[in-house]
Amino acid sequence: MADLDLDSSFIPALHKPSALLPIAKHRESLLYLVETYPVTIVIGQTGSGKSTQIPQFLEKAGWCSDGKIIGVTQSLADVTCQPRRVAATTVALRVADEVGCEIGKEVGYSIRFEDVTSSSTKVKFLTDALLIREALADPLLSRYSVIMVDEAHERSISTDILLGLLKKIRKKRPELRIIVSSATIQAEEFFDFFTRGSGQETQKEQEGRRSSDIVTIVSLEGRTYPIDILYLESPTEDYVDKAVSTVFDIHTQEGEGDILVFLTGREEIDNAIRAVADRALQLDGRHGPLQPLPLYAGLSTEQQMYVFDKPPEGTRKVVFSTNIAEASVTIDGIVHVIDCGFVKLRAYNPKTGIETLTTTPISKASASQRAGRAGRTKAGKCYRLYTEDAYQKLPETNPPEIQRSNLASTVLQLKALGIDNVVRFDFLSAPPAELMSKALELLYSLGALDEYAKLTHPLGSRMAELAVEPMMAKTLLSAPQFNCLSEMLTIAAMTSLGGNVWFYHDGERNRMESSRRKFAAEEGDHLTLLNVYQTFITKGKKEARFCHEHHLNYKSMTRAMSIRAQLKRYLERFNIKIDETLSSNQASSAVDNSRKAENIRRCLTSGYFAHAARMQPDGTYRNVEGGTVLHAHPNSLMFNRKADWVIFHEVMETGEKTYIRDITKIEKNWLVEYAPEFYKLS
DNA sequence: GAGCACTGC
Repeated sequence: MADLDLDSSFIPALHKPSALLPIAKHRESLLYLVETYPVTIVIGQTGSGKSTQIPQFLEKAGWCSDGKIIGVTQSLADVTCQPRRVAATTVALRVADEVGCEIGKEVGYSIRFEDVTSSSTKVKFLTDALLIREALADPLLSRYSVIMVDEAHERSISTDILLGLLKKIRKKRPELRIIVSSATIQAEEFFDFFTRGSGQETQKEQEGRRSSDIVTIVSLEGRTYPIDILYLESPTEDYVDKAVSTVFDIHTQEGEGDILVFLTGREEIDNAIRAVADRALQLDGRHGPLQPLPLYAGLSTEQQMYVFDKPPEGTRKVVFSTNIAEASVTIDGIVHVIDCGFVKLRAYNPKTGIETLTTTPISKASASQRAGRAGRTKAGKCYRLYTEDAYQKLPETNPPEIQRSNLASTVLQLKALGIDNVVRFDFLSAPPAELMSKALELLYSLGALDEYAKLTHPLGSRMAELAVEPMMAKTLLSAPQFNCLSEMLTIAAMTSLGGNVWFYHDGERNRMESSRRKFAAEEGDHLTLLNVYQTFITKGKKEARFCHEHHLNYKSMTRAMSIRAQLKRYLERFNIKIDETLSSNQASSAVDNSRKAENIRRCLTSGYFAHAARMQPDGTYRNVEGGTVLHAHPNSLMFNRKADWVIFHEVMETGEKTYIRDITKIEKNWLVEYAPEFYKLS
């Protein structure tokens, strides 16, 4: 049995008055450290109360007295049973409650579609992406006296960028206080980052030191519930099968307590649930029933909520989950965790421009986090479906997102923040040079950067402000020339849902497909998505019932409305006129419709020329370079239709094949017409 | 004829 490190300790923070939280006794020393050191790294357990208590300590100690405010960027999912956007709001609500104020007054929050703050707000909870956006208008974030970056060890791109910005801001605003909350393993990395000079030359000198003039580390320990870690004696060939048999071993041999099983994706989860249901029929009467439940992001909200319900008396709940339950969603009552040891990780190949989604061994940090899910209320057990030897060979952490992603929007944002030399930006972990140059090339070809790699105006700066990826931003901004802005707003909103438009239960695939055919447009997926949205708004009256009848994801459709409205506000701010009367005119003639459709296809080509492909006689596609075999994704209308040239929204390699998604037919000569330089070079 | 882990503006 291996040690569990520190992540195994949990306390049920939600049910304790704040004075009893372990953090309360650290109050004085925390305030002293923040006063003394510009940067404080806080190592704290889930439930240590750091995200709710520290901002209150600071406020009471006078950090807002000169009209400045405290900002807390959040991924607060750990204290509630909600995905993090919702969680951010509930934690803000909880702090407001503790302070005794109305939400939006002294304590407020700001997330993408909701700004609940006012001129009296002193403590503001917000997402890190939103704080970066604030820096576009206020580069020194001068409103803030303290900024706390919570759960920084998750290392999202926006967290990494924010930390780089804060380090830069600190040079011009030495009075700014930065608090970084982190898991144990990564604390040293943050310490080194803030201690070293921008050129990294002092790193060696800092070895072994835990404190400098600038940075300090403080650890807030919580009470520990022990978790037994069990390994396999020999590796398994089929972890889904092994997970199912482990569920039955636990059920027949262990005391009460629900089970959480980590698998990698929907298919595995559906299979495992079927297998449990089958085998449960053979259970003898001595054991209570099992209730297997799925949990992954693609489920509707109601389906996700089942996992939080208490099972009937005597029934054992078994939740089969993706990585969503590792950090974003917390389920109470879990005593047993089964960890398959794998996760699907996204990576981006700058040479081919293709994203891959590959099943990869998890890191030790993930393994520890997963195990910790077993012991929130009492001692638990974690069954690792791999050997102890395999565990020892796992990497400490996975590479951060910024080193394995398409950086086009990140680079564009940095440029808009006034960081001209993006390659020399002080990254926590520098991305590979190929990722940077690929991003710069794309932004240049889109016209967002000029030949000196300077941000262009107004095109580049507007693209940076729009909350969609650069290719879609360019498409939107060229839409007025093609007289299709209203339609393109809808298409931008629908494509940014990322494939979650359609919804069906296990075994309902065919019915979903026939629903989808009712909205089909000859020209391809983008026009089909436009039909879906327009029908939802008009005939469907924006109702959930319409979505259920047509196998649409209601949550996604309402989200599309919000995104569309937000994009529209941005364009209005740019003084771009949007004519909404044409698009809702259902009585237009067939000729008008096909002309409109052609304009939309041309407009899409003006932004997505780099995502062009040609169909081969065998029905597969080749991209412009010709190298890669691309398949229309089975969810695409073009999956079994003929085409010549097409553009696509997204390309992704999963398993053996490379799929393109959201595909629309175009004409070859449009590519040369709208991207002459790009296609001259190719 | 076969399938997208998860956030976020």
